[in-house]
Amino acid sequence: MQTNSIYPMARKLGPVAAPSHPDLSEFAALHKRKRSFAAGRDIVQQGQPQKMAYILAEGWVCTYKLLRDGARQIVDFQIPGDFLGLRSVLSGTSDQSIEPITNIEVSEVVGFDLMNAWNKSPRLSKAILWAVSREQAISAEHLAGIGRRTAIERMAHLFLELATRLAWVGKGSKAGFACPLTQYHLADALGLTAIHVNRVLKQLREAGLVTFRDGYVTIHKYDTLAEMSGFEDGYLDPAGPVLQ
Amino acid sequence: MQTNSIYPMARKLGPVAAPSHPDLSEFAALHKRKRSFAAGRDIVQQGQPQKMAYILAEGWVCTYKLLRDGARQIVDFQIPGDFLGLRSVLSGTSDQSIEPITNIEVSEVVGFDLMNAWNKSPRLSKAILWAVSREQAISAEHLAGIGRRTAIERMAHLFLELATRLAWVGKGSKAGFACPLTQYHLADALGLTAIHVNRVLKQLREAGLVTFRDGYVTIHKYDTLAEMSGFEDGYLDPAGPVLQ
DNA sequence: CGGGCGCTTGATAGGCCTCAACGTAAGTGG
DNA sequence: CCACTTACGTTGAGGCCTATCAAGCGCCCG
Repeated sequence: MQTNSIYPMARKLGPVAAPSHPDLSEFAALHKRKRSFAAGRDIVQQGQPQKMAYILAEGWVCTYKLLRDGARQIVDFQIPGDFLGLRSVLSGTSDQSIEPITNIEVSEVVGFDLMNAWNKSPRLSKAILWAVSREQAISAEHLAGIGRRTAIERMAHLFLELATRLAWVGKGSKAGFACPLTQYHLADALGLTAIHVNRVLKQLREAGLVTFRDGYVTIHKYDTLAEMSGFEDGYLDPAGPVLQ
Repeated sequence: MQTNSIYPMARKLGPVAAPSHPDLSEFAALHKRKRSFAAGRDIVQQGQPQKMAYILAEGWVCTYKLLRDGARQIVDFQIPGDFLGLRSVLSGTSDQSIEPITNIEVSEVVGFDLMNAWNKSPRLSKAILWAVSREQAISAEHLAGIGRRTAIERMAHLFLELATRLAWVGKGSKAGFACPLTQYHLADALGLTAIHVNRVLKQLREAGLVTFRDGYVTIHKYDTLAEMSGFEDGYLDPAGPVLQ
């Protein structure tokens, strides 16, 4: 069971520590309690104190910031194997909200345990730093996309990023993936309106590049999309931390 | 001298460890060699292997990503006391370039030493994680700005962010600060063209809110700017890591 | 003195937003 | 079982914000 729940995580941390490594088992000991959350109900809210982190076992999540005028910016989506709320445990409070997009299952990581383990295992702490660094790399890439790419390029780029990340945890491939996002999610992630998202999706569909329909993304021409959006997967996998 | 060079850093890490604390002195031992770099010449380039990090002692720097079509997105500016290239040491390679905006002085942190110290001092490693987390929080805020704020709001927000960060290291106040950026830098940071930056600056100036002229930003109406741009400094200072 | 860099301004165009309406599917309550 | 509601998707018309193209100014520096 336990092993099962940490599978996607272990898979991603593979380069960092083999599953048999004592640090990873120590890591497994960190998150004992499993919990479920319902789609649409925030599990963390911007500005509130936060003492828990989670590892996502099943389902999709997004972390977002809310501006004062009600506008929303999704910073990133999380898929199985990703951490949730890691930074908020460290700082004690969160500057972002976390919303389950689907019903989700997570394992709970108590802040206190995490800090405890931190002192004992440099290897574990490096793995966590690596995870935070990766988040940073991803949001920098999103920044570049929203700042400098057109709507259609952003959309293509996002689909390719998701395809790549999902493929790494065995939930999709370069040919497509199940995708529970609404056009509103896409809009808030890409800095567009849902209406324009709809038009962009139509363009991509009619150009025979990608189809997003009925909760499934079908990638017809991966290479063309990668070319037009400038997608390179380097930022997603910084080859793991330097060990020793 | 040494103390001098780490002053802004120590000031920021104040909540984490008092300057007299053994971990901070250990930290000081990390960066012995001082170096200078000339304005405009990249010290790290996207995609290249990287074994050094730096602590900025004097001058301004920006980290940016270059898209394939030549467009540039500045992810963040660094001011004295900030780390440079921290993430690239951990992953061994950098997905961003680092350009000194002015002539700068830095202290060098050798990657090997950093990893060594990491194993010995959990307190130090938490401080580093805190620094990376802070970078993440900042780029998330920039993301929200570029995605959901208008040009004029973004500009105001950036000025207030810089004023706040500079004030913390004794290089400015809410009333203004010396600012070596060109309008091209602002454009690349805010996802605009330099031409439009010019017009936005004109608006802000004629509205009597901020003036950016001759390398100096003068903030005339701090509160109005904060109000219109939705600036809140929370994301800049996550209260330091949770200790113990 | 020529040339590059940074700044400024005008005219025009276009990408994306806003407003408005309608369709479909699923859920709810009577 | 049907009216009603809500969520999500789709399409059209018009307009604003920002980009693009173009030109000119001042300054520093070789």
